[in-house]
Amino acid sequence: MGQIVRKPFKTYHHGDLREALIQAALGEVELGGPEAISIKALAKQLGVSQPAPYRHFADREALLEAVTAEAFRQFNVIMREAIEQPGKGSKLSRFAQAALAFGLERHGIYRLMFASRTMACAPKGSELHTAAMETLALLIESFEAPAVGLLRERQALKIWAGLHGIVMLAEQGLLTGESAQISREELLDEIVEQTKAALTAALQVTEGKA
Amino acid sequence: MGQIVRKPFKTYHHGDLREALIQAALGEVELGGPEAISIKALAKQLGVSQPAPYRHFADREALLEAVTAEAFRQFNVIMREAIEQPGKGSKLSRFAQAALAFGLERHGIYRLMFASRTMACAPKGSELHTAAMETLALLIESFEAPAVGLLRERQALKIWAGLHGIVMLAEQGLLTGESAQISREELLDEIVEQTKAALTAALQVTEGKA
DNA sequence: CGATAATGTAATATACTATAACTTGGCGAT
DNA sequence: ATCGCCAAGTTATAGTATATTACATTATCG
Repeated sequence: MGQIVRKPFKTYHHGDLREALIQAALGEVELGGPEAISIKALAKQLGVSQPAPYRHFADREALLEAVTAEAFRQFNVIMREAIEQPGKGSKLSRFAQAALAFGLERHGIYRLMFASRTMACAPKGSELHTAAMETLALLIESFEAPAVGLLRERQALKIWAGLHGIVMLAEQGLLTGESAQISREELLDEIVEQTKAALTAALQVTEGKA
Repeated sequence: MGQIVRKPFKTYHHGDLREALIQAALGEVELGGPEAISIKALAKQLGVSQPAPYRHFADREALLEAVTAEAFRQFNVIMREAIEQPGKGSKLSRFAQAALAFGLERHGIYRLMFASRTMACAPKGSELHTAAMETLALLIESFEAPAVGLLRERQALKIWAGLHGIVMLAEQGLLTGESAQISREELLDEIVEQTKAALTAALQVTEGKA
């Protein structure tokens, strides 16, 4: 990605301030989370006046929305790669581990996507909510099991929750038991495995009835 | 609890501004989460000047810490009650459901305790971190299973994560699959049950080896 | 080539955190 | 009793952020 930061020598117009703002903001969010982005600071960083960003975004929140959308685009690409490129473990496990790694390594971005006011306010049909649902769809897709819609979705939500819980708690320093020997990756894989088991068990019950 | 808000007729000294601030802040957090509390607004609400709170708290963060501590005190009492008062389901299930209910109904407070910068910054031996670990200890305690320390703790962390994930995702509007028919309570109970099953399974393996 | 819209700037209003210097009044020691 | 101290208030002010308004500049298109 060509990183637009500032035109080589000062012109009145920036060139593509909108995109530059999003990229710079992504950087800030990665370091300090959603609350770290400041319109003023970004403007300074890009060499424009403080009010300039308001030409492109109604307010701070609007910028965050655009950044979140971009983040989801990147994230969903990474998740799809994790599923499609063969590697160790099942598709489901690979998805989960990739998401966990992302959530820990790029936690600021992760929080913007899955634990921010921006997302909480996104209404159900919105671009952002849809992007998140795409991620969930990828998770469900990565279940290599007969497509018993509702039942499979139920299991997917369990993994979705477990995964999210691990990322968030870990970053809060709250995932350490007395003996902090348990790795987050192992914990997640156990959740994945036991949930897969729950699905096959439930399927056998269904088969028995049929 | 006697709610100190303002002395009946204006005296120079408030009476117990420190406690009043904590209580008022708790109210604000319950409504709008950690980021909703404003020293200025609280001072106005309590009828004192803006800088008055700084006599009792070094800064906004210090107030948040005190509020978080109070929140944990209340939360841990509720969780203990959930375990000890007999009701439907196992102790573990009752704990989980009570925590889920708290997390959804009093989400602002919940976030302060389990998803705030305040907690993330709390070092390992601190009062706050210890309070959180007490909660986890309660969860572990509510496991009615042979005390195979590490193994039980491992399962507790899975439930801890699943629970947290459900609360956080639900509040973000991200726990709705295509068919949003799955209740959060049911989902959590499934996690609890399947994890209990995983524990007994693991125990049998251990027995087999012994 | 000139009108106009897009995009930038300067100046300013508002809100919040935080500090400094001053004031008040409750309380213990004489 | 009252004097003086100090904890807990006050006013005034600095600093930083969002956001709006009015104005300036440039790009573009008829």
